[in-house]
Amino acid sequence: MASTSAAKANRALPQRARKDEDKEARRQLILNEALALYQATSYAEVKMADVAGRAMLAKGTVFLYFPTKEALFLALLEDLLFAWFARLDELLAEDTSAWTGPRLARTVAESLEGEEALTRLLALLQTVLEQNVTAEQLRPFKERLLAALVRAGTLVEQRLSFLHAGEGPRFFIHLHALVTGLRQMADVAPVAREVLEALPHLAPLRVDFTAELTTALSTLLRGLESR
Amino acid sequence: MASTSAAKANRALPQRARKDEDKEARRQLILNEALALYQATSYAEVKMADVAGRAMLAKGTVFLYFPTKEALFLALLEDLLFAWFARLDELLAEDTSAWTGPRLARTVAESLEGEEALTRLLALLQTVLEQNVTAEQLRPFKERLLAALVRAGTLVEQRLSFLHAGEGPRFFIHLHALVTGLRQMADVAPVAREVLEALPHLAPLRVDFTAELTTALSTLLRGLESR
DNA sequence: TCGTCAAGTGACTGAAGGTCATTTGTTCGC
DNA sequence: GCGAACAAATGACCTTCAGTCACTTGACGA
Repeated sequence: MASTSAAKANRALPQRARKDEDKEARRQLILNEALALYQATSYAEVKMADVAGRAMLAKGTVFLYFPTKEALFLALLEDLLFAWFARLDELLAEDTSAWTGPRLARTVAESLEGEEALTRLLALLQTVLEQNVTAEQLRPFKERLLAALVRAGTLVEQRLSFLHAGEGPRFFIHLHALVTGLRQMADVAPVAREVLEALPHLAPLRVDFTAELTTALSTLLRGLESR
Repeated sequence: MASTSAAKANRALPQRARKDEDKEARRQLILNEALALYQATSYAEVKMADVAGRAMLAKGTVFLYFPTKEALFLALLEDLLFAWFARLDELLAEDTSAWTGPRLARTVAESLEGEEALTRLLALLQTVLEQNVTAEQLRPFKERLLAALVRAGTLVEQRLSFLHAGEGPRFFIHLHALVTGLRQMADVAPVAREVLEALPHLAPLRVDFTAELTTALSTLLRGLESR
């Protein structure tokens, strides 16, 4: 069972997390269990009671660490998103020569290849997660997002000489839009997948996330270059 | 009160809708009330009991017309989406000369200007609506979507000579992705709006839907033209 | 060793989607 | 017109699930 290692991790902790580091460990454990359940199903199918069960905690305990289900998933998104930004930073930093549009497009699209959970959560951000969260919980997320956007945007502007000032961050705005939209089309619900598979003529409605993102980004960047 | 006219419309119907046309009228009435509530709030805040109340019906009656809340909103999306496709068809048909990329971008973006409900629902399609709907309910929607996509795509290919075969429909796939993503960023939840307004330095995270969609589409089309 | 305190618990609550036995308006044959 | 028959409408009831809170108990310091 997938929870075994996590359960072990939990049992390695004292039954009561009194030190800050133990609290942080328990918090991460809850996030890990939520992620495992989310990867196997969908947001609606993840029950807070199941998250608690897998973490070998009572339901009420989970609510000590996260005030709402939405706050829990916002925290999860935060972890995944900024880990991705950090990895992208590395990819952009390791080769400081001038890049081409297609190369950037491929790099970005491929960096998101195994990040289904991240991109699915991104699609939930404004429609679901921001619905039941306080401004206090949201502010730090938005602050970090802006900082990451500006940082990565600046790096991109340095790599692609044809980009004007401010177009780096905007590139990420459009990327966010495309990722959100394409993930929704590519990662269809089981019912939708069933429909598409049963009717071969609907094949054009099926979308390969990485391929489509790569071409869309390439085209977008070519449009910026030819000005 | 907004429900007055709809309530009148309902009372003009017989108490029991036995003829198909009466059933259809009652169905539309329910959709109208759901739309009114959705425009004023959010998906999660629209309660089936409120929809029923505004339509002057018992809750159980609404479930005679739509098996689930998701099915109701899928039907609403269907109405709005294909009405939009029809209007776009007209816009594309009324001038058969060659168009430019920027003109198409503007036309499309402006045609979506007042369609907040449509674009918001589009963002919910795969993450929420397809979650609690049967394949039988989804199939006709997908069929119509494909047909509309091919039709509009073909028209677009005729207007823009630089488009290759098959790129018309793909343009609409990317449009769908951009609309979904940008709407989410532009039409933020009240909490998110509060955060962004309280912190002026977060201004870059605010997105003007129509403006951003226009530039993104223009850039995308310019990328296709300069090949 | 024991008192204190906060972490942890799980029965309980409220809210909302969805069901169904019953009621009642409508229609149609006479 | 009348009433039997049918199906549309009803709303009390059921279920599920996020979220709460009075109570329990493990950890740690004195």
